[in-house]
Amino acid sequence: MKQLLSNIKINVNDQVFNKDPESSELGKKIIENSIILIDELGFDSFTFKKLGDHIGSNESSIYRYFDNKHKLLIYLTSWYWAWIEYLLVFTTNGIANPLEKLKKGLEVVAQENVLDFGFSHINEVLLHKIIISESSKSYLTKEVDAENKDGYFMIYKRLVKRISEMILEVDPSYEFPQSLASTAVESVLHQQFLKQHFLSITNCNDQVSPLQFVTDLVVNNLNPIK
Amino acid sequence: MKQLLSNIKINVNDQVFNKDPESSELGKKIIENSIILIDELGFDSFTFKKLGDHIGSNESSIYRYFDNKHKLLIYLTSWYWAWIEYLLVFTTNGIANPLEKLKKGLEVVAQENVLDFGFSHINEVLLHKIIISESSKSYLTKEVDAENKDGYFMIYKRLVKRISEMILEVDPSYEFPQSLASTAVESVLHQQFLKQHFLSITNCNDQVSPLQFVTDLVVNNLNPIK
DNA sequence: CCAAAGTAATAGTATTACTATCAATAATGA
DNA sequence: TCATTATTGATAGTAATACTATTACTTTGG
Repeated sequence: MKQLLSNIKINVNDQVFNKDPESSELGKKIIENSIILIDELGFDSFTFKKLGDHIGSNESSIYRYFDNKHKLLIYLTSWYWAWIEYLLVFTTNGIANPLEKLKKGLEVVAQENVLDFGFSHINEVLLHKIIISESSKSYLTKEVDAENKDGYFMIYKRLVKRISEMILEVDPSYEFPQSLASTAVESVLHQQFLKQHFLSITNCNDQVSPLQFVTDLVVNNLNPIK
Repeated sequence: MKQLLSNIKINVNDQVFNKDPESSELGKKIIENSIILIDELGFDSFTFKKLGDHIGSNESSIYRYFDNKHKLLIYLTSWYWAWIEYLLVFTTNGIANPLEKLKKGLEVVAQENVLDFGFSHINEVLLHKIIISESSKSYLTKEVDAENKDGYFMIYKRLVKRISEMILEVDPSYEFPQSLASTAVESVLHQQFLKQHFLSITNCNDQVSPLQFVTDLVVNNLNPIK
């Protein structure tokens, strides 16, 4: 698996960058270290100036790759969801039983202890942490409709649709497959956040995982055929 | 109801402000117009300078009420949840049947078309819009644990707990009442956002409301006693 | 080995997010 | 009613942010 994945290049909508960060050493350093710095400082305190200092490069060089930190965040979230989508398709491929397939799919989406698959420069563990606490900022903006039109959120939406299709395969009569899928994906992240910060409003802890809760939630809503 | 509510003062943790905005005309103008401006510009582009210009007051005067716009957002979200909590308790009070009570509770939390109850200076309709697209920014920060310790999110957590208690009353054997409650509250807002911006990953639209979906989601997970 | 592309260095601007000081005015209470 | 105090406004100033522009240096590919 690790072998396989390290040969894959994950493609992100090229409208989010000015210059493909995968195309140069500096670009890769920008991605690698932005993940480290955003995790460390939080997205709000993260700046291109600080990133430049951190990697010993000039601020202006970073602007040649990304117009602003918001687009960099879109890039990182897209990359994450593309990666999860890849794992989802790969992992569930060939599972005949729809319910098994859906459960396996949720498992991929809900993974808490992400493994670093050794993509040269991306630390998936830190990226996963960023997704939990920063990813919703990528769409909670005044520009969301314009950016959505430009396809910035395509990968995320495609992933949710895949889950909703799995739901429908289990129960074609279920009325809200898309809403259930989007809720499941959202909830998995939210419960991980609550587990870390607001323990009193979640049942997730060291014994109970967000995956258990969400699997139960989704499956109990469906009436499998037969 | 309107009569009743206009006599109530909603209390927000006084650590979030330096000077109670309810205690002066300027304070009320700050709250009233911050809601209008945040709705108009989005929280990210909103500044105290712009608010000052908008209300014909000096920037420095606003700083005397709130240290920064983040604390103002905490104030606004706390106010909103306190108001919803009040409506929740008021509306569900006296309903004997646990399932009816829970459904009614979800109805309050999931209300899409908020009514302006005529609190003199707060536009609940705009505030509700702000909650949908900005409220999660109040806790998705690096300071969340410190602020949580100081009680900044108490009202929100208390509301979620009330819902989780209603869930338990319907089905005492249900394993994840808090997680289900936090998911329901979160999902209701998220589905409203999706309905507005990412239609392809929700089933909510003019015919199907987030309330319908979430009620179905919650109720199907519970096995009522008897 | 030359041209083109990529990168670094420097400088500069407008805005943001404040803090500090002082003056003007309004409210209060002795 | 006069003095005190609280409240607000005006002005100024600082450090940081979020960029843009220009120029020069350094690779690398043909």
